[in-house]
Amino acid sequence: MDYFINVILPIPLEKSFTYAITKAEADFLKPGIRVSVPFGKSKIYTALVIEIHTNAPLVYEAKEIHQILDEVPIVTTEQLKHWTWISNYYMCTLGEVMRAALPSAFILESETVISKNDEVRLNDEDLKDDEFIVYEALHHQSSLKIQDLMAILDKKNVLPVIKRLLEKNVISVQEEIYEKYKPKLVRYVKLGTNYSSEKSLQNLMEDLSRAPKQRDVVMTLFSVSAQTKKPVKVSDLSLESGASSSIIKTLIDKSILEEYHIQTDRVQYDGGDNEASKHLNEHQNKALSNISESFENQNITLLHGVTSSGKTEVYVKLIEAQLNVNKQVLYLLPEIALTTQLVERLQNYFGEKVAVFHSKYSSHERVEVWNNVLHNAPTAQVILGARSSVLLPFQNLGLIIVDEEHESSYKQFDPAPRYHARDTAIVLASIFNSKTLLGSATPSLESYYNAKQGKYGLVELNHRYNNVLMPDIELVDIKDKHKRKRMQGHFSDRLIEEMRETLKNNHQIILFQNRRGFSPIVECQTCGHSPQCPNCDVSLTFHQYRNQLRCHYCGYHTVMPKTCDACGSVELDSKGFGTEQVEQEAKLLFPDHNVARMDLDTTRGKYGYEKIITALEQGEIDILVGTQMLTKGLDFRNVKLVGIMNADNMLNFPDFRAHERSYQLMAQVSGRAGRTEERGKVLIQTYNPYHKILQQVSTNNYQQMFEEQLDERHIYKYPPVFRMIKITLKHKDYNRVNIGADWYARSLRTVFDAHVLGPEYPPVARIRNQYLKHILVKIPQKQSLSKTKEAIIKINNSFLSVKDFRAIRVILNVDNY
DNA sequence: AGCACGCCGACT
DNA sequence: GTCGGCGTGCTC
Repeated sequence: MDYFINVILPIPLEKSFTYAITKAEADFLKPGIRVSVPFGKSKIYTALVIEIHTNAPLVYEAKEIHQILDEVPIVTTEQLKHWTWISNYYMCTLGEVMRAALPSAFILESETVISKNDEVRLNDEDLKDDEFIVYEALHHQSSLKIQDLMAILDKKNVLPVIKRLLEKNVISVQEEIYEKYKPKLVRYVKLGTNYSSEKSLQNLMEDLSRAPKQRDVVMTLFSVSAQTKKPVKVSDLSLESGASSSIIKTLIDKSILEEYHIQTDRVQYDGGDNEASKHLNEHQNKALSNISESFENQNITLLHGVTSSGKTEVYVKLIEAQLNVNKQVLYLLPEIALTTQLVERLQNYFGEKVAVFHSKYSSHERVEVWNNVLHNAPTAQVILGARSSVLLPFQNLGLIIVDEEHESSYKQFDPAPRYHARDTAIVLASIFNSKTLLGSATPSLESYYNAKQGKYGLVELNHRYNNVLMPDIELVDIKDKHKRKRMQGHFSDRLIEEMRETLKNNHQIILFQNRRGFSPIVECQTCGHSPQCPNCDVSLTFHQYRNQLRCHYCGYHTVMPKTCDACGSVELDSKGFGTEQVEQEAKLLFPDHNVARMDLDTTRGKYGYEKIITALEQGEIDILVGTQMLTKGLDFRNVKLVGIMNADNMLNFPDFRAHERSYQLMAQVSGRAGRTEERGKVLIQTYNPYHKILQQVSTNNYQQMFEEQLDERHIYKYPPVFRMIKITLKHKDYNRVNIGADWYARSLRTVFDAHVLGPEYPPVARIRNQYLKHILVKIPQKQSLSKTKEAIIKINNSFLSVKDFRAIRVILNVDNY
C-alpha cells in the first residue's frame, strides 16, 4: 500500500498538497507535525501535515517529502479546527492562517547556495566579467548565498549569471535549510574532574599561587557554589570574581574548570514572591458574582465597567479560579495597552505562571512561549498577549478575557488572515467549551448590541474605585473663543487657566491631539499648491523636528522646501495641527515646566514607550502631549487635567463609526483624569459644543450614545444591524482598476442588488503607486453569511478568470470594522 | 507567494 | 544585435 500526506503550505493557495511517504513515515507522522517538502522547480518549503491517507492522487504523481521536522506535533488538533474556521469565516487560505499563527522560526525556507566545481579547469577568457567576479569570490569563500552574490555584483537579478556559470559547469547549486531556532544555552562551570580529590586540589592551589587571578576565580567558584548549592553560570562567576572571560577561558583550557551547557528560556520572570490578590470592594464583588452567574447559562459575557472601576482586579479573581482547577487562561489586550505596568501587576499575583506574547518579541522568544503553551508548562498558565496570541497552541483553555474589547486594533487589516481577535477568541473558547469575558468602559456597539439581544450576558460596574467621582467634563466653544480673541494658538483661555491651576498644585496634565506631526498640510499662500506624495494620493505632512515632509502611508520623505514648488513663492503656510505643534505651543506657554510628547514618532524602539511612561510616573513630565496611545490602560496617579485639543477632527472623520469611535476615545482619555482621590477635570475644545456625541461624553451617557448610534445603524444599514464584507481592488493601472471594479460590482448586484455599495475610491485612492477601489457588500441579518460568501467566491473566481483582470489584486475583508 | 518561461525597449 | 524589463502560468 502506498501512503500519502496532505499538507498546508504557507502560501496563499486554496488547495492542500499531497506528498508520498513511506510506511514507516506514515506510522510516525501525525497531523500537526512539520515536514519539509520540495515545491516547484527548486524550492523547499516547510509544510504542516493535516492528513495521512492512502488515496493516491489521480492526475499527477505525488513527490516525496524531503524531511520530517518534528518529533511530535507542534500544532494541536484544536488549532487546526480553529484555523479552518478562520480561513472559512475570513475568506482566506489555510496557508495564510498558518503563516500568521506559527512563529517565523518554525517556517523554514530553503536558501540557494552555490559552490565551485573543483574538477573544472578553464581559461579566464571563458568567463565574462561578472562571471569571473563570482568565480574569484568562490576562491575565497567555499560557498555563496544569493544575498552574497547580489552584494558582490551589486545588482538585483543574479540568476542569469548563476545560470551561465552552471551551464559552463563552473559551479554547482544546492538548497540549504537552516533551523532558525536554536535553544539558548547558558554556560556553566564546575571544577574539573581531575580535582575531585582533596590532594589534587591542594596541589592545584599551590600551582596557582603564582597566578593569583586564576586562583581567585577558583576560590570564588568554591564560595559561590557553597552558598547557592546550584550550578554556577560563567557570567555569574565572572561577575563575582571580577575576572575577565579570558581568565576563565584559560582555566577551562587547562581543564582546571569544566564548561557545560543547560538549555534555558530567553523570556524569564525574575520577580520575587507572589502577592495575594486584593480584596474586592462591594461593587467589584457584585460584578464578580454576576459574571459567574451569567456564565452559568451564557458562554460570553460583557463586563461594562466605567474607567477606573477596577476591572483588572475582577479579572484577577477569575483567573485565580481557573488556575485552581489547572486551566490555562488567555488574557487579550490591544497591543498598545500591553504595558510593563500591567505585566508587572499580573506577575505580582501569578508570578512565573504568566507568559507574555508580544509583537515586539523576537521570533525566538515567540517559539519559547509557543512551546511552553503547547506543553502546558507551569510558566504558561496565564497568557497575556495581543491579537496574535489567540493563535497559540492551548492545551486546556478555561477562560479568555478580552480587555478593552472595543479596540479597533483587535482587527487585523493588512496581510490576511484579516481576523478580529475578539471574535476569533470567542470561537477558540467554544472549541475548548470554555467561557469568554469581554471587558470595556466603552463597549463596541456590536458587543453591547449582542448583550442587549441576549446573545451575551451583561454585567455592569458603574462605580469607580475608591468611589472617586467621574471627571468633570467641560466643553469649550473655540469658535466663540476665536471670535472674542481668547485663543493663544490652539489653546483657549479656559484651558490655559486650568493648566495654570493644575501646575500650581503640582499635578500633571495630559493634552490629547489625535494627529501626529507638526501640521498635516503645507499650503502655498500665493497659489494654493500643497506638496503631494509622489507615490500616494495624499498631501505630505510637515514634521518639524527633522524639518521634513513625510507621507504617513508609504514613508516617503523629503526636506521641507523653502519655496513653493509650483510658483516659487516663499509664503508657505501650514493648515491644521498635530501633536508636535501642540507640544511646541505648550512649551512656549509654560516655559518653566517639562513638556513631553508621546506618539508613534517618539515611541519607536523596544523601550521608547516605557521611557516616557516612567518619566511621567516619576514626575519628570508636567505636561504630556499625545495621540490615542495615551488612552490605553495607563494608570497615572497624579494626572488631574486632561485637555482634548480638538474634538471635531475625530467627529468629522468619514467613517460610519466616527461617532462611536469619538465617544470611546474621548471617554477613555477623560478616564485618565483623577484616578486616585481628587476629582479630575477634562476640557474638550470644539467648534461645535452642541454636537450630541460631545454632550453624551460630557454627561457620561453611554446608554444614550448607544441608542442613538444604533438607530443610525438601522437607518443606514450598518453593523451591528447589517454585516459587511469589503472588497478592495488594487492595481497600478488606474483604468484597469476602474473597469475591473465596475465589472465586479455589476456581478455582485445581480445577486445582492441594492446591498452593494460602490465601487468607490477610498479617501486615499492611491498608495505606493497602486490605485485602490472599494466595493461594500452589506448583509441583512436574515441573509445567510455562508451563502453570501459562497456567492462572492464564485464571482471572485469568474473575475479572476478574465485575462485582463487577473493582474488585479483582490482583497476580501470580512467584518471590515 | 515565488519562480520559471517568454516576449518587447535601452544599451554595448 | 543583447540584456533585462515584467506579463503569464504553475506549483503535489
